[in-house]
Parts: sequence; C-alpha cells; structure tokens
Amino acid sequence: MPYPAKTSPEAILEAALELLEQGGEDGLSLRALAGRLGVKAPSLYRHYPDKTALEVALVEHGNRRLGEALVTASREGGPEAALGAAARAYLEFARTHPRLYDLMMDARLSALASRESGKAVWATVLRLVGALTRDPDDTAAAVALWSFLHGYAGLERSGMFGPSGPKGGLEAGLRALAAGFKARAG
Amino acid sequence: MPYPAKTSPEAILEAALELLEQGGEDGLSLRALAGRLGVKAPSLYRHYPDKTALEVALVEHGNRRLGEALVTASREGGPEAALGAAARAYLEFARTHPRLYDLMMDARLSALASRESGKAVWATVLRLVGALTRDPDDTAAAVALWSFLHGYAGLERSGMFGPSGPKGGLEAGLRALAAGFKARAG
DNA sequence: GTCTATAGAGCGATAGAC
DNA sequence: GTCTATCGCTCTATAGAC
Repeated sequence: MPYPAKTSPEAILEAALELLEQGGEDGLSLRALAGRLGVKAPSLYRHYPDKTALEVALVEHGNRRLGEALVTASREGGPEAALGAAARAYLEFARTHPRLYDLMMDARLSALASRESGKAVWATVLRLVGALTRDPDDTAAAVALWSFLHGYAGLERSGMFGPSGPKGGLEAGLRALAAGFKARAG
Repeated sequence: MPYPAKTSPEAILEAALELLEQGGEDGLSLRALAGRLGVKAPSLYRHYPDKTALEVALVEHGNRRLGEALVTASREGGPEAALGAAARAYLEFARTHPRLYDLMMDARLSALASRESGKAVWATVLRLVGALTRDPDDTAAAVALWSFLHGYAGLERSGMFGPSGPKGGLEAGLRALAAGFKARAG
C-alpha cells in the first residue's frame, strides 16, 4: 500500500479542536490543520468535503459535549442547587473552549448543524427552570436564563469585567433569576 | 492644487460604519472602504495610521452612541420603567448596529479604546440598578443586568431563538432581575 | 493628499500523478 | 488517500512619483 491512511475524520476533528482554541477562528486554516496532522492540505478534502463541513462537525461535537456536561451537573440536589451547578458547568465549558463556544453560537453553522446535537442543552435548561416555575415548558424563563449565562460568558471572555472582575455578578444574577422563577410558580 | 483632499477621518469613519454593518467584520477591508469613498486604499493611511486605529475609533464612536441612547431612554418614569426603557434601548442598539456592537465587545479593541468613551454606558447601568437595590455602587447587580442584556442581544442576533422567537424571554428576565434587585434593597 | 506599483503573506479549493 | 503544483483570490502595509 503505497499511500496508507495517515489521518481520519476523527483525528482531523480532534486536531481542529486544538488548533481552534490555540489560534482562534482565523487560525483554523486547512494548511495549519494539515501541518499539525503531518499531512498536506488537499488530503483533508478526502475526509471533509469542504471547510464548512468540518466547522459543522465541530459545532455538533461541542453541542454534544455541552449537553452532557449540563445533564451531569444538573443531577445535583434540589432544583435551585441543580440550576446553580448547571450554570457553573455552562460557564466552565465556555471558559475552557471559548472559540468552540463562539463557533457553536454562529448562526450560519448552527443552522447547518443537526437539530438533535443541540437538543440536550435546551432540554436541560427547560427542565431546570421548569422545576422552579412548575411549568415544564416555560420557554420565556429558559430564554432568560440562557441569555444571562451566554452574556456572562461573553463578557467574561471579552475582558469586559476588567481587572476587578465580575464582583459577585454571577451569584447575584442567578439568585435574582431563581427568585423570579419561583415567583412565576405562584 | 493638484491633489485636493477627497476624504477625511470623519468621512472614513462614517463609511466604515456602513461597510461594517453591510459586510460584516471581514467585509471591513481598507480596499473596500477606500472604494466606497472614491479613493485608493493607501490614501487612508494619511488619516489613520493603521487599521487598528480605525477600529478603535469605531469602538469609541459606538460607546458614545450607546451611552447617549441609554441616558436618554433611562429618563423615563420610575426606577423600574427606566430600567425597562434602557434595556430596550440597549437591545435596539445591538440590533441596529450588530457588527459595531461586536467590535465594541472585542477585548483587544476595548483595551485600546479610551476609558471615558465606555463610561457612560457603565455609569447608566449602575445608576439604574442602584435605584432598585438602593446601593449606588452595586457592581454585582449591574454585572448581572449587563450579562443578561448582552446575552439576549447575542442569542437574538445568532438566530439561536429560532423561528419561534424568544417567547417573552426578555420580559421574563427583566421582571425576574428587577424583582431580585428590589429584594436586595431589603 | 492621492496615486501606481508592489511587497509579502495568507487563504480555500482543484487537477492530476502515483 | 496522499502528494505536488497551482489557480485565483484576499488582505495590510510601504515606497516613491506627482
């Protein structure tokens, strides 16, 4: 076999994840990716039809990982403890994989990504707020919580909290939202 | 005068704003910008030393505009009405100038931008939540509100709310946060 | 202050040999 | 499945004429 397989879709995905986090979205070039795999750029086209397909695979991978993390974290204690743990897990994911998280929030890519890959995330958020509002399908409350987490993650990453840090803003927001959600149960 | 001035820093900034919103951050190239001004790309270097300087000017411009919008909107009625009006103004700004808003949230650029240009925004947020928590310097509450607004704007723009829309998530979040803030006044 | 010309680098993607 | 070679295009930035 003169040309044995040196790489695979899985290996490419893995390397792309590392490259993405190190070099940013602009650093994720097919040339650099191939270099990291000991391969030339055109070889990648045997495994992914184009760059967008690879990016979509990255988004789906991220959706699954985040979904798992939320499901695991939200097993904790009562409804409010579970919400707190899931919130921390969400932010931890965004902190550890900031560029992947960006990619996951890209409108064009998430439109191309499979619907199911992102389902676990949304389902968990719905379940968590539902336990507080006593409405298992409280979309409005879920949107509010998601917005808060997404915004906190973004501001944190952009350094907008400055050197003094968020100063308890996470706890303040979570407490206020949880209290507000419980009031909806009224 | 063989080479009369065809453009100016102000005209460049104006054109850059339009180009930014039409073509996205990647669409803001010096070539395209010059083309829109009826000028060649190298001429721009007479007015801004490099591309980053232009981007910083854009960020400062955006900070001032958003600050003004928030100050104006937050003149309304009581503390809670003012907070709602300012929140809507914030989201309206992010909706009308999404790419500029992105640029404003870029860590590298906001570090280079003048401190004062972003001060009005933060001061207004602090004042609004302070009226509810009765603490004029309640950083935690301000961070929470800012996170919620920033996240809602981002999710809305990324199309993450889907075709069904946010389903009252804005109102739910604002109500919950306002209630939580009032409780802090205790 | 604007211009032409160009340096110097990057990118995604394709053709065709092996 | 990988390779070399290349197309065609993008970009920021500089040199030097006028």
